[in-house]
Amino acid sequence: MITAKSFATKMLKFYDELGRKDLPWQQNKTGYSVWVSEIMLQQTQVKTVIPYYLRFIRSFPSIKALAKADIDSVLHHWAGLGYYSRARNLHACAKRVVDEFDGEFPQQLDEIVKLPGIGESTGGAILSLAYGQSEAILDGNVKRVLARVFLVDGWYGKSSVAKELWHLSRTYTPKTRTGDFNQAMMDLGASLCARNNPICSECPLSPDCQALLQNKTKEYPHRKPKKAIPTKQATMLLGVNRSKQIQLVKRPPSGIWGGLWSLPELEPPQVKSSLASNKKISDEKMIGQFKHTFSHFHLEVDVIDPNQLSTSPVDIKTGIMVEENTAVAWHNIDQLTELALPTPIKKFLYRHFHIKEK
DNA sequence: AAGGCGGGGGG
DNA sequence: CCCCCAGCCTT
Repeated sequence: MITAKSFATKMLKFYDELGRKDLPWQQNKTGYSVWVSEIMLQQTQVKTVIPYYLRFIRSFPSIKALAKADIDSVLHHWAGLGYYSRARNLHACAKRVVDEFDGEFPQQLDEIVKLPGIGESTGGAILSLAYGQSEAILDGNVKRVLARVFLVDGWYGKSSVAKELWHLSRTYTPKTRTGDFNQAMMDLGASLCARNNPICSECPLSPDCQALLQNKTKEYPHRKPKKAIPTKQATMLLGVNRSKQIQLVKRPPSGIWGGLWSLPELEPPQVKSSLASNKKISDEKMIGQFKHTFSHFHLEVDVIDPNQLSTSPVDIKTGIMVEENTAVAWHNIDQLTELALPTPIKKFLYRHFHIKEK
């Protein structure tokens, strides 16, 4: 088995020669820049993140600026990235860091992980990449590299497997140049040690990689056990008033599209009662349809005209007959670009009203 | 310990 | 169509 010293030496050489050092968040690295990028990069790839990161930093250049910002504005900058609790946690975290730590992250792992949205891996990344501390990380790239080099069995979503990988990561992470080492592990996992068609011939760890030596790189890391995802139906309302305003609801903070603006949605019993007089949605009521797939279910949506329903579907003051805990408001069509809208809702509205994608 | 939570990219 | 991804939080 490769020694920790040899492992680190090879990875640091890889970093020096081939590591990425030109990404936007690697210029003038600060706790803030590392933190924002790390949160964006959770479950999201570099290429996707870059434009979001640049816009975000342009609008919120410092953690104090972010702390002072409106949550709606933060969510607007996040719209399209998904996992919107990340944006809420980011904003809440900024406030706490400014209020409790004068704008600088606590530089101790057991303290930094108490902040919202910062777990063990992100905390380790901030401390090692921005503050030069010796803390290990364990993101998807590091997991894949370690699972292959040490032939770790099992899907790493299982806690027992993750625990083993954490142990390996801590064991092989060097005390010095930890940030460079961590960056090298992420770079290696994202480039040569990709999930499909890894380029082992160029990998500094190829002489030590158990998966390669046993010709099993394709099998490792073990995949997540797959299961069928259900399809859900929804009926949404597109209400437009005489001032060309659209009725939207702000979704509750947690759950799908938390905190974003969406179309009012009829819940199944209400669909039944609202449409009781007509068993089927007629062509006049139907405005359009769209589909969207989440990680855990398919969603098929009928968009109908609330004015065509036999009973009044929505009381805009009380929100009765739309989901509870949602704010209802009318928005000008030409102001839609200023709102935090979920991608499929945005695409539908833009298409329907012939709004140009920016 | 397991499940919830998006959306994009690539095969 | 499929799978995967720079995880964290709640239950």
